[in-house]
Amino acid sequence: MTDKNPVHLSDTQLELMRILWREGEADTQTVCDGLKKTLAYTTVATLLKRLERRGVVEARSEDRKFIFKPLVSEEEVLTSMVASLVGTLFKGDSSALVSHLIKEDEINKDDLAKITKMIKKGQ
Amino acid sequence: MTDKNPVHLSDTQLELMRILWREGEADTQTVCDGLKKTLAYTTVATLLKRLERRGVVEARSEDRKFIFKPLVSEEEVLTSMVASLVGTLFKGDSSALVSHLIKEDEINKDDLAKITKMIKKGQ
DNA sequence: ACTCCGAAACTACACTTGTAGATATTTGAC
DNA sequence: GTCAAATATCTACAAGTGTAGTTTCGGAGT
Repeated sequence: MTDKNPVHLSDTQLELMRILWREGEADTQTVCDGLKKTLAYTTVATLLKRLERRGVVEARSEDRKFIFKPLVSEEEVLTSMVASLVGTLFKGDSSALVSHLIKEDEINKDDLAKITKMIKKGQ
Repeated sequence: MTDKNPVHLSDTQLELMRILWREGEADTQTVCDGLKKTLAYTTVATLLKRLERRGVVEARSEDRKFIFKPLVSEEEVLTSMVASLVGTLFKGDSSALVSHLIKEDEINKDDLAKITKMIKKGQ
């Protein structure tokens, strides 16, 4: 129960966070370098600052630069974002989402088998 | 291949669309009345107009009022939004999403059973 | 001490969304 | 024909996001 409020992150924000999650913590330049898509240094700095304002990351000044560290885990974000999607698109019924995926042929047979196995194990 | 581009809709926009999908088509007042959450008439009018500008709905003037009709199906939106989430959060691996749901205990046993059945039928 | 560089801070702008007031227009009721 | 109710149009504003330029500051090198 460390963090109850839902965390929605945009694509770009997720990309930044993935770097922080991977590295544990990082300064602006490192995040900048880690991006697939090139963004101006100042852009990245702005984005990180905004994430800090939102309480998603924490910043400390060290060695004349800012080090950013995630305050939410990837799991938390995944869970919260998936839950929100399930809530708005499937009235909170997760199995409806799975059903959708199967119907839409979004999952191949191998994965279906994997899922069946997973379900058996989970029970 | 009627509509290839992904359609992301916000919660509010989805609520409007659900009414249009349900009714087939509707004027502003009808949409307004159908909302769970009360919004000013002008707010709804603005939202509908914006959806029209985006090409998500079509508007025709009739009987001195606007009738709005969806240009995308609910299925299309579901598919597109789920695909986008799977893309950004699970690197496109739908089964990873299902795995997440199971791990996070988001699905109860009954639903798991339903899913297993669904998978068997699908194959 | 002065300069240059990297990093931070500040400012800016366009676009989307949620939200709605104010105004104009139309049309039926009287 | 006038008035009120319904409807559309116009305008507005605050947040959030993507994007980055400009300015400043402080430490390393000469």
